[in-house]
This record gives sequence, C-alpha cells and structure tokens, in this order.
Amino acid sequence: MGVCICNTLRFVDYSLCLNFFFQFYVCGYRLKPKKNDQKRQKEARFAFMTKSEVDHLEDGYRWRKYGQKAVKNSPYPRSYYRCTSATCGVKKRVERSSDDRAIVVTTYEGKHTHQSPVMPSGRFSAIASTFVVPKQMAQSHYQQPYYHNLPLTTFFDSSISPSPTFLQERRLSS
DNA sequence: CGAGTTTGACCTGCGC
DNA sequence: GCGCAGGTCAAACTCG
Ligand SMILES: [Zn+2]
Repeated sequence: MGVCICNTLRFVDYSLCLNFFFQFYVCGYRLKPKKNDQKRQKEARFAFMTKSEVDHLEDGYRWRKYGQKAVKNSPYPRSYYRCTSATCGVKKRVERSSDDRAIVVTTYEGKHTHQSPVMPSGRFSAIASTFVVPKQMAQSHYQQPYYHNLPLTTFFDSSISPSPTFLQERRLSS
C-alpha cells in the first residue's frame, strides 16, 4: 500500500496528493488493458484513503451527487458523485471505512477532460509542476521526502498496489 | 430561477 | 427465476 503522509491536510495538500496519484495510476503505466478482457474496459479508477473528520474533501473539482447507498457490513453510506462539467463523465464515490471511522475512502473513476477550475492559476500550478515527476514515480521504494518546501512532508512508497492508497493526516502541535 | 442534494424506484450482473 | 448488492435515474426538494 502506498503511503502518503501530510502534516497538515489543507486543500493544497490533498489535491496535490490526489494529482500525484492520478498521474501515477490513470495516466501512467498501470493502465494496460488485457486483450481478452475487453468486457472489463472500465474506466481507470483508483482509491484514496484519507484520515479526516469531514466527509467532503475539497479536491479542486466540482461534483454533483447523484446517489447514495448503504454499504453492506458498514454503518456508513456510500455517496456517488459525478463531475459537473458537461463533457466530463468522471465519477467518484466517497465512503467512510467501516473498520476505522476516522478514514474516508474516495474512489475516482475516469479522466477529466478539462482542467481543475481552481488549480490552473496562481501558486497551485507552480507547486503542482514540481510535484509531478513521472520518472521518479516509477522508481520503487522511493523513501526520501518527496517534497518538503511546503509546510508538509510528503512521502510515498511506490510499491503501490491496486489497493487503496493511504493519505494520513498528522497534525502539528502548533 | 438555477444549481445541487435527497431519496425511493429502477436497472443489471451474479450466485444460488 | 429470485433475491441481493452495487450502481444510476429522476422527481421533489432545499437554499441562495
Ligand atoms: Zn471533470
């Protein structure tokens, strides 16, 4: 399981980590469709686990909720969202983990056909461009702090399996 | 009124 | 076929 640790969990941190894993999973090599698996030509998807008390995490895109279902063996429901952009059919679902109520699992499905409405300008884009370095992503067991000019320290372990990636919030005592 | 949410009904694949 | 579980639709509703 890949691990990404943030000291604080603000919008920038969350969307950066998200962007990062999006690049890794959806734009990266993981997307090799098998030959006789044409039935499973589903959209690329990846999961993201976040330790958070809030259910709805800001990720830079706008979402319209289109459903909610109870999850089997879990006291918490799962919510279904679609990207509000007309031409973009990206979906995500959000649910709280049944074992650990502190953790929110977000699963993204598909590729945005457009830029994030809040990312493209200002300091965010500058940060994002340093953050996304595909070559280094491909390395295994990248143990060094990946980026630490921000008030956060982001590690990752790229022995990432299809299992959810774990983004953990760790508050600074300040 | 527009944009987004709520919520029960509906659909579909799968195992029995 | 039946029932369940996951996923989606859409009418009603809320709120600015
Ligand atoms: Zn989109």
